Amino acid sequence: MTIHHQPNNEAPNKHLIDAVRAFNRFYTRQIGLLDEGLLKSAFSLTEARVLYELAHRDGLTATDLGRDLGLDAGYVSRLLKKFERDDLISRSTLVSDARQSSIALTPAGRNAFAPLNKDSHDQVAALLDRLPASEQDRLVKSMRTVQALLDESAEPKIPYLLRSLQIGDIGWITRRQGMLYAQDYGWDETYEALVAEILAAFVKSFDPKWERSWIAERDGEVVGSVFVVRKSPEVAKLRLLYVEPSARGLGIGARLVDECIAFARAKGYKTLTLWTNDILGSARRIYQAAGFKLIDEERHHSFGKDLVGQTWDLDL
Amino acid sequence: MTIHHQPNNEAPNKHLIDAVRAFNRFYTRQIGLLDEGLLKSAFSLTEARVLYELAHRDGLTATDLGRDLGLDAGYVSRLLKKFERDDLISRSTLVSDARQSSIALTPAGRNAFAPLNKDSHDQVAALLDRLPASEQDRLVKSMRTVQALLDESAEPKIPYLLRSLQIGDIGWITRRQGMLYAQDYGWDETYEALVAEILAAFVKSFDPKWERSWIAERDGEVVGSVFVVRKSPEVAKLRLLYVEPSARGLGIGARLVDECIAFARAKGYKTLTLWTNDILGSARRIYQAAGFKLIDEERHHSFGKDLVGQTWDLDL
DNA sequence: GCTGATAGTTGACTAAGTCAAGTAAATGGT
DNA sequence: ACCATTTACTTGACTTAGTCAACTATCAGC
Repeated sequence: MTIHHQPNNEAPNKHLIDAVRAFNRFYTRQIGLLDEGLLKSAFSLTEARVLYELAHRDGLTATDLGRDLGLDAGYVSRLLKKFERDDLISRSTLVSDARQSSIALTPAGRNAFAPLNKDSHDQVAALLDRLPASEQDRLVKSMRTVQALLDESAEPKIPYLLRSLQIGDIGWITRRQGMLYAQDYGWDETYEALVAEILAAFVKSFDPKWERSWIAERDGEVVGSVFVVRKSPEVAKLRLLYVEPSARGLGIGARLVDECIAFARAKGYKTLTLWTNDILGSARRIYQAAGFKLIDEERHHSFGKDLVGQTWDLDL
Repeated sequence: MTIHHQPNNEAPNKHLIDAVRAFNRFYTRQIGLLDEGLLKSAFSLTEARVLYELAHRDGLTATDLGRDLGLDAGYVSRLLKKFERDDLISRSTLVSDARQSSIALTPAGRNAFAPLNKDSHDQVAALLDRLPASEQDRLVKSMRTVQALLDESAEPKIPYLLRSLQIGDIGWITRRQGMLYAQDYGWDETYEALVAEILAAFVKSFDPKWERSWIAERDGEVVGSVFVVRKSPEVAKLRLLYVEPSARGLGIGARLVDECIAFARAKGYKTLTLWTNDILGSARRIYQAAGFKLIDEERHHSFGKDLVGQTWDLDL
């Protein structure tokens, strides 16, 4: 998620900051509640956290534990000494570095950890069980979002992947296009309706032999899309190119257009055409870079605004 | 959010439980990182939390603090004693109960708290600043969702509110209806396309004098909708009634239908008609309860399934 | 006016964590 | 090859944050 990003010069909205602080306070308490249940065990909370890490990751060193759990090195050293004395862990000096050793739970260590793990599991299960299934999903989805956004060390994921249309997509694309152009250019609700109409027609008359859709998905969310429809045996039309603002700068727009061009060529079309409006600058740049030529312009009044429509063509 | 809900008999999905536990571990660390910054101050973390509560809520008692922050009563007592000695708080015995006293920060207490508060604020600001604005929004939105879902003591909110169509709604409704009927009845993508088409037509030919939409919104999310269109001067048609599964049992469906009936009556229509399919049982029960009569049934093949369509009429 | 519960206090205690100084091994520059 | 620095871990000395149980004062219900 951590795409290269210039820190904003203006400080984030106070409103947002307060919401995050409120969440932090709330979740501090939430974690406290969940941890209470584990306190009756023979292990302290921190010990339990250490055991958890050891149970779930191999080849950890003392430093790793201290860093990942935010613990004092001396304290970790003592904890591990105690665990070793109790035969819960075994340490083997690394060949690569004789100062460090790789720590592993012994079978006894796993046995000691099992009930702790079960308690924690059951407690979370009870928490979830209070919610109906659909809300459980919402909860987990939101947690994943929070985690992905805050986790700096998130492995640089596949920036996006392309797939074809699924159920739910045309509604989503309709919504996002409607909202974006309303926000950025003040277009009214008739634009959203137009998108809905175009997409409905696309699905209803879809001919897989000559037509195709590409949906760009990132992190499970739709972040862009484009459609190619058959206008005539010789002319294909590119429609409804869009990329989410949050996903711009990844080259998704250009990639989508490239896919359309390659598809149109492969199918033997002679021309790929498209219609857009002159105010949509970033789209125009993509079309120009791909070799489209401006064929025609006409003024029109649509979506509550005076606009200049443009037709662009690409000879294939 | 905590609507009356029968706990599920089946244990929640292990997958979900693990995701929540992962989030808890992640956020434990996250809070630890944020708190580190505050550790250099003259106050301990818990002291800072107590001061925060005192700064933001009036008339707290020692018991309130202990309960809300999860602290031992004896410990709270000692903390407050120290704060009082340092003239950071003042206590006044409640007239209603001489055992309790209401605690308030003194001006000196506020002064002492201010830098703490600023540090915490700045730290969160720095955290947010790493993200582009759109992702900040996503983060905060997700946090709010998590909090709303987990907070048992959430003040029982207005269960839902009705409003008319906004930009973004028709896409959302299209998506949700498409996904729901695909999931529950296996309908294919042509149903979603049909919804898109109907809604596009609704917006394009919308006549506020004779037609109307109602969107049920809960917690900022669309959870239901219905539309009334003019079929003829004497006949109004109810279309696309739907309620989110997560919002069922609140009477939203019946309420939406009632609104349609009242509107149709007020506008002088003679009949309110609707078309549905026999498998949609919960919708049918609402229509029957509202006085609709089954007029006609016909078999049809749509959305990839063999279905029985029904026309229901209500004399106004 | 008695019984049992609740709000808060206090003394005695300790688990949990910090800090600084030290050792042994690795790393980097010359 | 050698020395200066850094890193991984250890240890002793210490403090803080929090717990537990016993106690007083007040309240609420019968």
